[in-house]
Amino acid sequence: MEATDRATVARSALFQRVGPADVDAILGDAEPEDLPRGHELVTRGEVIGRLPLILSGWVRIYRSGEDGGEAVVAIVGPGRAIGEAAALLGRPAHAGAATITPARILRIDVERLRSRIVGDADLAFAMLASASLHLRGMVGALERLAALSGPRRLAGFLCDLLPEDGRPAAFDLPYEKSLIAAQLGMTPESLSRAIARLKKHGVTVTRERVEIPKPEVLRAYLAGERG
Amino acid sequence: MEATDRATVARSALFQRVGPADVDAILGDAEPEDLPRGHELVTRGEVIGRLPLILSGWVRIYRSGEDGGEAVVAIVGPGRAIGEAAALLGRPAHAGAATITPARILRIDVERLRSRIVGDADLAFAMLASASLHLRGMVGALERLAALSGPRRLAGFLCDLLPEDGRPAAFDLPYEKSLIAAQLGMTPESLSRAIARLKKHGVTVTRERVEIPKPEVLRAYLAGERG
DNA sequence: CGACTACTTGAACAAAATCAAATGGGGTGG
DNA sequence: CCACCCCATTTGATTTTGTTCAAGTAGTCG
Repeated sequence: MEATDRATVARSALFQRVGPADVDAILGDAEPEDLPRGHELVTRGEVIGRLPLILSGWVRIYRSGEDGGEAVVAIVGPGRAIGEAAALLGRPAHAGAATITPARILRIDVERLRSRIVGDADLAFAMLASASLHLRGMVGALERLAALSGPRRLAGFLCDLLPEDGRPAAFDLPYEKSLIAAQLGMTPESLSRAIARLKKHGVTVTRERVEIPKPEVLRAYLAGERG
Repeated sequence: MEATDRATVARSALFQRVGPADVDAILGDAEPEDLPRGHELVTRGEVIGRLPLILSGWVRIYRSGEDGGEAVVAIVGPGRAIGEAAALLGRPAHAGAATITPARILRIDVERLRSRIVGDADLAFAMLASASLHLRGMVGALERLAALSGPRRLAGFLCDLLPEDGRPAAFDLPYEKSLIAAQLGMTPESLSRAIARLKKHGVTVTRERVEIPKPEVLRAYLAGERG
């Protein structure tokens, strides 16, 4: 495993408060895999034996109804584990997961992790912290979906990508617009129109490039200012 | 504490796999409180010192934006704890919580719970199980909100209340329609119309009474059948 | 009985989905 | 290297869905 991978693991939600020796013991000789876009990591209903931890790339967590329709529950990136709570409890996964970009994934042996948690309370809290992070993300997504209009949901999404300092920002969208649309609970057409409407609030999107010269204007709009 | 309360605690997400002696040690001499409707249990941003466990009644978990708008993230009932992950980690609560019916609440000393988790792996797993249950509920809610129309969201809500066996069911709505509407991300008016539309799929709602003589018809509609 | 609250209904309006077509890269094969 | 095709995205027109505003109904509680 490379040094950059180790650094990502050390900063991950799961292991950020776990000592390096313990981390090594849990990972064993696991080697990261480089997976292409579209690779299925978790199948809904499966009992997870090797817990995926994202080292790089993005992963879509989804639920598909029997009618073929599919809802994107979350999209998660580097440092996040997928299905940790279900995996540890030996329960079937609530949702499926698949890569949406080329991704580097480390698979953690769940049995080894579980046996280590017995006797290591810090590790148990680390798992809880990871689950709590998921919970936080979902609470935010639910709030947006239930209470905000399309353009505001997009504003919220962009604000999450913004650095904390209020300075002008320019960055690339992390993945395709059609996936962003699915995540925000709208069609690609509606996303396109939402983007157009945010131009009045100081957001420029050309291709995958986003420019936000005045983040405070966008935040004001998100917070309820008319528009 | 009464026997029925003890039974509820024993079946709760938090304690269902924890031995009675351990439960007693954690609870100490905590006594349930009977609270009126509308009582605030958790304030967003607060660090939870005494973890609420619902013995009876219903609790709304919500996020309020600074513009006054409010999103109902979840509504939870007996046997569920509120904010367990954040409480244990000593983090501020992601969301607020308030009773929406008269409710009987047991408050668990978080410090005592935390110190017991150190050295009791089963308890640590129990906490994870509780968080996992929250996660599952939110995944379901997100799926519905993102991918389903108003009437179908209502169908999903009703199916959750249905017993597993496919037999005809009749029951009362657990709380007010305006709150169901908020939970389903729609206005009370839209809920009213959604109810009307479900009549074609074998659902009768009179006042708070729900009658579903053919649950399979409702499930078929939820699963994608035209209508 | 009367006032309050929750719910329902109706009409006008707004938002988003759908259907359809145009645009515009990026990559492939000649 | 260039023409062409494929796919994601955008744009436009139309329909559906849901919200808003405004009454009206019904049950409840004093």
